[in-house]
Amino acid sequence: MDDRKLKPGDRDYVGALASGLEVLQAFDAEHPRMTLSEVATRTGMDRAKARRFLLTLHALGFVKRSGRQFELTPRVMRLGYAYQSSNQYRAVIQQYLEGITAELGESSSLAVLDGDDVVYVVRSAARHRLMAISLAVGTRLPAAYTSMGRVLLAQLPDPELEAFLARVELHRHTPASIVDREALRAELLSVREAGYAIVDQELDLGLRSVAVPVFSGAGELLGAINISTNAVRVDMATVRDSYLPRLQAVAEQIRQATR
Amino acid sequence: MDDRKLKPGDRDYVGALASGLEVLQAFDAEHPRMTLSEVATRTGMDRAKARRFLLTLHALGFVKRSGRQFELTPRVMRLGYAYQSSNQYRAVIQQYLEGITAELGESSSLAVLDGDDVVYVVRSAARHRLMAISLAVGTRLPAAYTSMGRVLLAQLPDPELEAFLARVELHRHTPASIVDREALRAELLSVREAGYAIVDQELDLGLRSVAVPVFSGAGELLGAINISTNAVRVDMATVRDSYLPRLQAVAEQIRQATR
DNA sequence: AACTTATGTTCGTAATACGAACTTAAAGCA
DNA sequence: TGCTTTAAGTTCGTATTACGAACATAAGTT
Repeated sequence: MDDRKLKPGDRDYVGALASGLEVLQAFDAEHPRMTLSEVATRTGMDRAKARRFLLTLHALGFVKRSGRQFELTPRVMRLGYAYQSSNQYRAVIQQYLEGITAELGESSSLAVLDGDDVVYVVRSAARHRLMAISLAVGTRLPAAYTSMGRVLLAQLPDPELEAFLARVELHRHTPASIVDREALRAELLSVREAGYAIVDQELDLGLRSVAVPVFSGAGELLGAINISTNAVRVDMATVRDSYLPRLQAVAEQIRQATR
Repeated sequence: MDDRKLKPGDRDYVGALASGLEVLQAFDAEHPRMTLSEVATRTGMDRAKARRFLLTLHALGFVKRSGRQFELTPRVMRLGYAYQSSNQYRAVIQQYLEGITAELGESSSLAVLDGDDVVYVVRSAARHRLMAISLAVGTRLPAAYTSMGRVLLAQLPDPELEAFLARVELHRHTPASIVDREALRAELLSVREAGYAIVDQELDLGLRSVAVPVFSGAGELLGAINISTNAVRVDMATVRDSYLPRLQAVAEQIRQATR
C-alpha cells in the first residue's frame, strides 16, 4: 500500500480529467455564468481545450448553455451529494443538532475540514436570522476563523498543522481577527489543550460560536459541532458556562450512538 | 449558436473526462467505500483504466484511500456547492420559506428538476421530524412522485413531457402511487391546468405535500416550492384551503422580490 | 455597413490514455 | 504458519485521443 499522491505528468495521472474538473470548478459564486473565452482565461487553458471540456460537460449534463453563456446545472449537485449521503451518521447527528436548536434556540452544525476551509455537512438552523441565512449545507468558511475550523485544525498532527500555518492566508475580517501566525499557533495549541474553541467576532461582527470535536464510538473523528449565536444577545459567560457543556454532552451522546 | 449536445466519439468530446466523472459518480449512498476492483466492475471499465482515474481523483483530493478502500472526501462538495451559491435568489427564498415554517410549523423547500428527479436546493425544516431528517439540500427524489416534481414536469413543453412519460420508471412506493402512464399524464395535465400539485402518500406513507411553481420577476422559472406535512396530523382540506393559498402568496412575494 | 471580438472548425501530430501481460502484495483458508 | 487465491501494482507497445495552430464563420459594437 502506497498512499503517496500522483503528480501531474506521472504515468497514471489522467491530465484530461484534471483539466476537465478545473473547468467545472471555474464556475463559482463570483462567476456563475461564463463564456468560453472567460473560462479559457480563468483556467489559463488554450481556448480549443477549454471548449472541448465545456462541450463535454454540456454533453454530460453538468453545464447548460444559452447563446454564448455557460452555467452549471443542478446535476452537479449529484457530484457533491454522494459525500453527504455516504455519511452513515448524518441522520443521527441531525437529530442531536436539532435538539440543541430546540433547547437553546441557536443554530448548530457539523463541519469537516477540506483544505483550508471547513465545509458544513449537517446543519440545524435557528429561527434567528443572523448568519443563519447563507450557511447552507455545503457552505465553506475559512477554518482559521471559525470555531469548528479551529477545533479540527487543533486535531491535526504537528507536521500538518505547521504546514497549514505556513501557507494559510490570514485576513483581518474584523478588528478582532487574529492575523499573526504565532498568535494563531498559540490559539490552536490552546484549543488542543482545552478540547474546545470559542471564536468571538473574528469572522464577522456579532458572530460568536463555540465548537467541540465529535468522535464516533470507534474513535474516528466525525467532524466538529458548534453552536453559533449573536454576540449582542448572548454573553461570553453563557457561551462558556451553558452552551459549551451542552455541546460536550451532545458530542458524547453522538459518540455513544455511533458505536 | 448550436445547442445540440456532443455524443461520445464526437471530435470534441473528451472521453477521459466522461470516464473520470463516471468513476466519481460510482460512489453513492449504497457504495460509499469501494476497492479498485469494485469501481472497475461498477463502471464496467478495465481495471487499469479505473485505477488511473481513481489515482488521479486521489491526487486532486476528491477521494481518499485507506488500504484498498477508496471513498469520497468533502472536497467533492465543492463541485456541487457552486450551483447552490450561484443562485442569486437563494437567500431571499430561504427567508420566505422560513417564514412559512415559522407560521405553519411545517417544512418548506425549493427544488429544481434534474433528469427524472427533483433536487432540493433551498430548505427550511420544521421541528417535526417526519420525513424532515434525511431531506437535506442536495437530496434527490423521483419527480413523478413529489408535488414539486409534478409542478415542474407540468411546466415542461409537450415534447419533453411526452419524452419523460415514455422513459420514466413508475414504481408502487405505496398503495396510493400512480403506476399507470396514462393516469400520470392526466394528473400532470391537471396540475398544469390548476397551477399546483398535491401529492398524497404516493412516495411514502404519511407524506402529504402541496407545491406551486415560482417565477422570478423576469418570468424565469426558479423552481417549485412546497409545504410538506404529515397526513395523520393535517387533513386534505387544510392543505388545500390553508397551505396552498399561503404557498401561492409566498410564490408571489418571491416574484416581487426578484424583480 | 464596417470593424472587432468571440466562437466554430479543421487537421497534423505529439502525447496520452489504453489494455494486455507480467509481477507483487494482501487476504483468505486450512 | 504456510499455501492458495484474489486483488492490486507495474510495464510497455501502440492505437487513439487530446492538443493547439491556423483558418473560417458568427456575433456584437459603433
